[in-house]
Amino acid sequence: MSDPRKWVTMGDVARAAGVGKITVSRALRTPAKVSPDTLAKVQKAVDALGYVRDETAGALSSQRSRVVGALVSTLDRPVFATTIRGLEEGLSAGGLQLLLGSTRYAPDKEARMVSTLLGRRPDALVLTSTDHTPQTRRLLGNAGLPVIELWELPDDPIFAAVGFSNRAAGRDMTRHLIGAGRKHPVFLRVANANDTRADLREAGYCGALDGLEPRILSLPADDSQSGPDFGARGLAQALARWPDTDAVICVSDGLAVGAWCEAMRRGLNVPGALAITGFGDIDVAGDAGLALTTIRIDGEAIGREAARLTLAATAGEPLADRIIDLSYTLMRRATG
Amino acid sequence: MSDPRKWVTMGDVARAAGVGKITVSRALRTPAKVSPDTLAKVQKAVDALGYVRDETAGALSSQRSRVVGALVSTLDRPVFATTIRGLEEGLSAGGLQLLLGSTRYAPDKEARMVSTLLGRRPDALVLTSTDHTPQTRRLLGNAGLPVIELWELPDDPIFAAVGFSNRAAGRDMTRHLIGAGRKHPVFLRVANANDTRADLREAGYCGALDGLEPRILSLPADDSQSGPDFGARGLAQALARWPDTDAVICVSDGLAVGAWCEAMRRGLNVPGALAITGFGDIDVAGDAGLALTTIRIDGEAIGREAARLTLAATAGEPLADRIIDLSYTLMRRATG
DNA sequence: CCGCTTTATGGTATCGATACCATGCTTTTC
DNA sequence: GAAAAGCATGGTATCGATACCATAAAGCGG
Repeated sequence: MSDPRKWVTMGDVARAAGVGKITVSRALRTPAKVSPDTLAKVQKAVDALGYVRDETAGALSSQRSRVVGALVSTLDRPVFATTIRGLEEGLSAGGLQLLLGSTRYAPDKEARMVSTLLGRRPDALVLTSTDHTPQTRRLLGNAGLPVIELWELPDDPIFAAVGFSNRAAGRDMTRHLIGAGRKHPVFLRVANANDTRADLREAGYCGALDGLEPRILSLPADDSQSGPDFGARGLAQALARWPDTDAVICVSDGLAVGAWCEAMRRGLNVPGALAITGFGDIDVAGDAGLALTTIRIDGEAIGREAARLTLAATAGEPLADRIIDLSYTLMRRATG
Repeated sequence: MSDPRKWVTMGDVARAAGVGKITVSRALRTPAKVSPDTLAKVQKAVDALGYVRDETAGALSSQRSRVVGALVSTLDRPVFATTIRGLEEGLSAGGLQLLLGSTRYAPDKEARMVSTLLGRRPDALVLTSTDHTPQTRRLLGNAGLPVIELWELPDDPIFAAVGFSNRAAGRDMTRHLIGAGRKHPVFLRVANANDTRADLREAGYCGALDGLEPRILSLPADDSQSGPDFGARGLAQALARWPDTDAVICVSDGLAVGAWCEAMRRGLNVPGALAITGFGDIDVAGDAGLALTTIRIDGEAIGREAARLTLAATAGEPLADRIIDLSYTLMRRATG
C-alpha cells in the first residue's frame, strides 16, 4: 500500500480491445447485447490485463450498489452463523454481496450501525431483530429501501419478515412437557434486557402453564460466562429453590447442555426424574450427540429465504407475502 | 423502493448550513480543521436533513473505501464465527467495515470470491486460510494491498499472518496423551480435501508417535452429517478396527462430542479406558459442560489482532511483525 | 507596520463506471 | 421499394464526495 499501484480501468481494457469503454461495460454487465466477436476481444483484454471492475464507481453511477447490509445481534450463537451462511450463499448466487455488522444486543449501537450501513447505499437491509429504536425506524423510513427482518415475526413488518413465533415455540415446548406428565416445569434463562426472543419464549411458557405455578429463573447476564456455565448454575439454583422440579425448559441449547451435564454430575435420572429441553438444535443436540429434546430452527433456511426475498425485491418484483413463517420443529429426543 | 427517494447530498447540507460543500466534508471527516462555529451549523443541518454520507462516492474520489474484505472457509464452525466477531468489532472501532464472503473450502470459489471482493476496492483483505491457488495469488499480487492470513501460520506470508501452528498443536496433544501412558492413540478426522488445518494436525500427530503405530481414521466427508455424527461413527469404526484403542484424538470438538457420547452409550470408562480429546474449545467443552480435554484456540483474539494489524496497515504504519503467533492452550479436563 | 506563517474556507477538476441519447447499419414489413 | 424496427456501438454528461490549489483573514515577531 506504500505502492499505490494503479488499478486497471475500463478505459485501459477498451483501448486494449480496440472498442469504446461503454462496450466493455456492456460486455461485462449484459453480454447478450454485444456481438460474440467483440465479446471475445473484450474477454481477452480483460484476462490479459487482469481487470477487475470497480464496483464503487459502478454503484455511484448506476445508483445500485449490489450490496446488502446485514445486522445481527450477535455472531456467538451458531444459529445466527447458519443464517448468515444461508444468506451469504443465496445473495452471492444472485450477484449481491454481504456487508456485515453486529449490534451485541445494544439498541444504540443498532442505530449507529444502520447509519453506517446506509452510508454504503445498500440495495437492501437484513436485520436479525424485530424491535428497533425510534431513531432506527426513522433512518430506515427515510432510506426507503427493502428491509427484511429475521427470526421473530412482527405484526407489521417494515417491508418483509422471515421467521417464526418464539412465543408459540415456548408454548408448544411447555405443553409438550405438561402433556408428558410434568407437574413443575422451570423456565431457565439469562436476563438480557434486549433479548426479545427470550422474552417471547418466556411468555409462551407462561401462557401454557394452565394453572401450574410459573417458575422462572433468570440469571444475571455476564459476558464472561458461556451457555453451559449458565445452564449448570441455573439447574443448581432451580433445584435449591424448588426441590420438586421435574422439568427444565432452557431458553437455548447452550444452557440445556450445561443443565444436562450438571444433572449427570448429580446422578439425576434424565428424563426419568428430570426432563431437560433446549432451543435451537445445535449440532451437539443431535442423536449422535446429547440427544437433547429441543426446538429445531432452520437458521440456514431463514437465511436462504431472506436472500430470495432480497433478490426479488431488488429486481423490482412484487412480493407475494410480506410475512413468511418458516415455523420450527419440536425434536423429541432422549431428554424429555 | 418503487419510490426511489432521493438521498440527501452534501450539497443539500451545505446549502442548508450556508457553507461550501467542501466545508461540510471537512466538518464530518476532520472536525478539527473546522471552526467550532461552522461545525455546529453543519451538525445542525445534518441532523435536520437526516443526512448520511455516501461512502461509495467518497471511496471513489479518495481511493480509500474504508472497507475490509474477509473470506472465511466456512461459517459453520463456531471458532470462525468468534474470529469474525473479534474482527468486526476491532474494525468498526477503527471506522472500517467488513465485507464478508465464504468459500466452503472450494479453491475455485476462493479465486472468484477474491475477485468479487477486490471489485469493492477494499483497503485490506483478511483470509482465514493459508493455501491459495496460483490464480488467487496472482490477483492478490496485482492488487498490492495488505492481506492478512489467519489461523495457520505460513512460512512466507503474503503480507502478514496471525494464528498458530496446527502441526504443533497436533503434536502437543499427542505427546500429552502418550506422556499420560496411552499406548494406542487413534487420530480421528473427516477427509476434506481442502482442509489443510486438519492435515497439519494429523501431521503433528504422526510426528509425535515416537515409534507407536499410526492409526488414522479418516471418514469420507458428507455435507449432511454433523460433527457429532462423524465422531460417534468414527469411534465405533475405530474400536472395531483396533479394539485395543485407548485414546481418540479428534480433529475438532464437534467430533469429540460425538465420540464422547458414543463412549457413554457403550458404557466405556472415560478417561479410564478411553481418553477423548478435541480441538477448538467450543463452549460445550468447558468445565460446566462435557469437560473435554482439548486445544483452546482464542478465535476472538485472532480476529482482534487481525483488526489491529489491518488498522495499522491502512494507516500506513510500518509493521513490527509479519507473523504473529498467538499459540494455543492445552486444556486438560476430565476426558484425557 | 511590514512580511511571514497559520487558520478557515471555497472553487474546480477528478475518481471510474453507467445512463441516456445518437449514430450508422442491417433486417423486416406491407 | 420506402418506412419502420432492430441491432451493435460510441460520445458525453453524470453520480457524490474528496484532492488539490487558491484565497482571504488573522496572528506574530522584529
